[in-house]
Amino acid sequence: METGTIPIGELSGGLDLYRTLESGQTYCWRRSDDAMYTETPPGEAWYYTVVDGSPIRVRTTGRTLEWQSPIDAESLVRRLLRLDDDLEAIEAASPDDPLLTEAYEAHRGMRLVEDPPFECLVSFICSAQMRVSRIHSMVSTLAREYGTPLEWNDETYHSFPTPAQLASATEAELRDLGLGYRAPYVVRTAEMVADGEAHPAEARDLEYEPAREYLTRFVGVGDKVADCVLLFSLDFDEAVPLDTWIKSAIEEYYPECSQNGYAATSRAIREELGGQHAGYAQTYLFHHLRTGG
DNA sequence: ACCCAGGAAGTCT
DNA sequence: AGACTTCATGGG
Repeated sequence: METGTIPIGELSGGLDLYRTLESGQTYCWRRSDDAMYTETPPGEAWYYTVVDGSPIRVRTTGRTLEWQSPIDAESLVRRLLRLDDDLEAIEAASPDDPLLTEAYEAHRGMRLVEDPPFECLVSFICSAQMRVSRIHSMVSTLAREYGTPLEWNDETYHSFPTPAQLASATEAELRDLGLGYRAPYVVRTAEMVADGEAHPAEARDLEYEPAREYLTRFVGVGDKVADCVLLFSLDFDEAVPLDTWIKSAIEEYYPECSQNGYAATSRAIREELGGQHAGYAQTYLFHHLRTGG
């Protein structure tokens, strides 16, 4: 087993693993004490995920981030948790806005993540009209039912299913697993990727708005889910997903950004929240508003 | 404690 | 504009 430690003090802006992984931006990580979204901090518990067939687990002890994996996963951990993002610079460059400042101060150390594209895509297809805790349980169920089980450290970890594995599921099966009307969306999107018709990672090579447009070809993916994939998987930091929370924030705090149609409102709020890093601001606002800030 | 209405990181037709 | 699954949650 490979292990490593990363001093949190060396990271600009620090790292709050709990807020990073339980803020509703990623559904790719699970907690060894099975207590995600219970408002209980992880303590000594590990967060784990499986990437490209390798389990990885991380936790913070004191001011240190620990990781363990069968492989040397340090660079992977740095990428998944975006440890090299300069949080202090990002916050400093963000607009001097009372609500945003409050959100940044309330959730120090929260970082954006970089999820694997297909897993992120399916996660956010599942997210339509769902609470974050249920999205997490749905994604965990898909991994358990259709992913590949891996034995490591006397524990069983499940990879998230490949497109082909998920395409083998039927709509009826996924409905039985509680996905509701999202079931056919997930099956059809998995088939599209498995068949080579399209792949979410291909959007990485496009400009922002064409990339968003590209992703909406997947079934169950509109502008909002497309923005989530761009922001949480493909490093488009300017993407601002217009979900229910942000829409209500626009009405209350940024009424001048309320335009006719998604694209126009998107451009306005992106400008309002600082342009290139607007997605970071969005994630802080979302988490802050959703947790009653 | 039991019941029920409203709502949940929206998309499709 | 209306339909769509399911269910944890809060108010009565």
